[in-house]
Amino acid sequence: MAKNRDTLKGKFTVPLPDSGPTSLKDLALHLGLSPTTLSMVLNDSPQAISIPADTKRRIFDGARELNYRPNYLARSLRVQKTRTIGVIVPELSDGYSAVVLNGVESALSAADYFYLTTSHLHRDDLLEKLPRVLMERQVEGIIAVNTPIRFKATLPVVNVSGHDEIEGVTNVVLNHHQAAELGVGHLYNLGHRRIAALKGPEFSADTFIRWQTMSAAAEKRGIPFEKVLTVQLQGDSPSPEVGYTAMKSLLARGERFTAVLAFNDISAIGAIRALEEMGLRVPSDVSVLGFDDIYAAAFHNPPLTTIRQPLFEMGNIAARTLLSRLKNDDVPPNVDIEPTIVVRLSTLRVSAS
Amino acid sequence: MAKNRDTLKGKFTVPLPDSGPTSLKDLALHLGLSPTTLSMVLNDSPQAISIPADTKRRIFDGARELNYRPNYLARSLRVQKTRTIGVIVPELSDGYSAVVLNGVESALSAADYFYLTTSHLHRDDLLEKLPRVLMERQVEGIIAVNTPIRFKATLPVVNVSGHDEIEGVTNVVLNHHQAAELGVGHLYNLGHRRIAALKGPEFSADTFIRWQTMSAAAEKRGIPFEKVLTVQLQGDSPSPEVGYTAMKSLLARGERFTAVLAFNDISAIGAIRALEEMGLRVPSDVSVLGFDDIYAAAFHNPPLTTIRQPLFEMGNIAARTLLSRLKNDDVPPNVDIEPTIVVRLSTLRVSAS
DNA sequence: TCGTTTTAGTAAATCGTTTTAGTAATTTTA
DNA sequence: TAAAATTACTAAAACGATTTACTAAAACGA
Repeated sequence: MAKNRDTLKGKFTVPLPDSGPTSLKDLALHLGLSPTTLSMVLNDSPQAISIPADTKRRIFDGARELNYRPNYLARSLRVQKTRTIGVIVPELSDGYSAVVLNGVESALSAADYFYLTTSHLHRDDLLEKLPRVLMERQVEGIIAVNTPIRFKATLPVVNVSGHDEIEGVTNVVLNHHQAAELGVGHLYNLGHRRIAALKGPEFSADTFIRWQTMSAAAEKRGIPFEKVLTVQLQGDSPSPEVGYTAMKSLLARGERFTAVLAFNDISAIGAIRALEEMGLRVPSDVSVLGFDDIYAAAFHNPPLTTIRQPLFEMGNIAARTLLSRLKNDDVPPNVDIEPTIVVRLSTLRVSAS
Repeated sequence: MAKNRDTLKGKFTVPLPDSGPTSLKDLALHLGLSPTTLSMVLNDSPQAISIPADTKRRIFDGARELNYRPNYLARSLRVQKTRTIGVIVPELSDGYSAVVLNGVESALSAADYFYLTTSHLHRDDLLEKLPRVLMERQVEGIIAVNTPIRFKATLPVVNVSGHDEIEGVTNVVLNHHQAAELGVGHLYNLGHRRIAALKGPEFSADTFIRWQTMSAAAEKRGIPFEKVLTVQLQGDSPSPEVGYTAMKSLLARGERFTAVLAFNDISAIGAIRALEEMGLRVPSDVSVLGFDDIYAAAFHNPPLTTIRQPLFEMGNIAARTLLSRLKNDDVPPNVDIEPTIVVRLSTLRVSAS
């Protein structure tokens, strides 16, 4: 309340140092200038050219002295820009989102943007609510990661691994056709003909397209996936458990196969455990192919052969695309990301038995 | 600009549906009431008791009809509350921060709080700048994860894995003494006497205390760590690479040991790779003990014996502690978290050779 | 019936900035 | 030397809410 105390014997009204943060008005009062002048000078606005250099110095010095920090809320309200974007991910600790987010952050912080992270946990109510509350918070745009867009994109939206063409949404998406060619081609070239498949979970944005392209690539080579060698991942845990369980149930069918095409590295790791518990060695008895190339893939035992998705880059590009949409306000076409195959030791030429 | 268009023949001024979001003033105009009344009713403030039920209904209906969403900036500016907290982590994709963050998010979203995430990447300039910009953004509090506090805590701060007693900072911290007893005790009880140690990287907040307590636990059992069996992790990559490199250089010394005490699971995984490349089998030749119990630990080959830090809970408790500080504004004492040991297959009784 | 209370609201201040539209004093130009 | 331009600023409006302090009309109480 009493931000300024009159010192009885002094000639100046000095702001109390400890009564909350210094506002522009406080500083103006302290310097005997108007807030307008300070604002112009501190923001180096065009009008500030008429302000003499030593007044400017006084202002900068005063700002430093009183530790003046502009109030973000007030400024954002006035200029109608928040330099904040909203990010929606399925879950944070799944080893996928975090790396994408890392790429997002790197691009955003370079542009002095911040972001609010929210997780939808595959819940319908959150998928509807999160975009709304983010927009209430005046985010300038939204990056969705592996997340279905169930809202009208009234502001720029970039979807990482989104496969639907939605008005106002730019997709940053892996070239799944190429990924399937690389993956299935690799196993085929190693001589594998009976390939088991761990299909992605129902709710994952990538499941459908990946399954479709992989199936096509297999069919094209005359080795269509067999239903009895296919099992779908269940549950949304970010642990290898889901791959383990799936492979267990597949093994219970008693079918023979020489290779496993897993939905991702995490499930591949779980699958390997299940195979070994069954006495099957990877890769000598069964080859296992992962997807993503998460950090753990290279150091697993055996090191995983996998289709690499450049997750950091995908996040980074998503953020940069969003930022450029905020500048230009025209919607760029979808961005294609090229996968690569990283051949390690979990896949092997099928033995001539 | 022209938010309202006069329909020449109509008797009402109808707000254009597509000229930006509806403000309270727009809605008030539309309903023929004052913003004051709407605000009172929509926020169910005490004064609203005098407003008759059907007026209230009109207001709610109108709000729904025009899709009115209060502007977060304006409201926050006025009430001086942002329901936002700042989070500072070293890096997002290290498998540690993401899980802690998950716990943070879970607690915050339950309380209708949002958070801004920032990474300091172990850079001094960012360690100084990030708290400042977060405070400029009017966060109500800060959660630091594994991060040194280099700023004056002028608002509530909770530090996860912080070991310094700092005015205004509540630490949520693992009971490292207990962790060391569990870890060293486990290896000792298995008969290990020459134990190699992978010391944490220079910059990690946990390095010093963990090293100190582990050393003490080893000394207490008469098997102090030997310098020649100790190596420090270098570099801040979140990959097992750093553990691999460290173990390589340790092995180059040609010393004998029967167990490795790793700084964390990630480095343990890298170390195992280095050992096996050297022809040493884990656990039959060398036992390896990890720390953290990340998801990958259970599914590694061999499954890692490790000291479990409940990372999700730590983040969750940190957030809940911060929220309660925001309510009470008294600083609670530090929160101690109990570790447990998860015995899997990477450690084994030392053979009687 | 007159004064008080209650009802049903509204006007204006406020939060802390930025920006638009000035203004008074000085300097330059014609 | 008078008009125009420049210099060095400031007052007030605006952003979009909330909150305090009112007010006019109706209802109530004695």
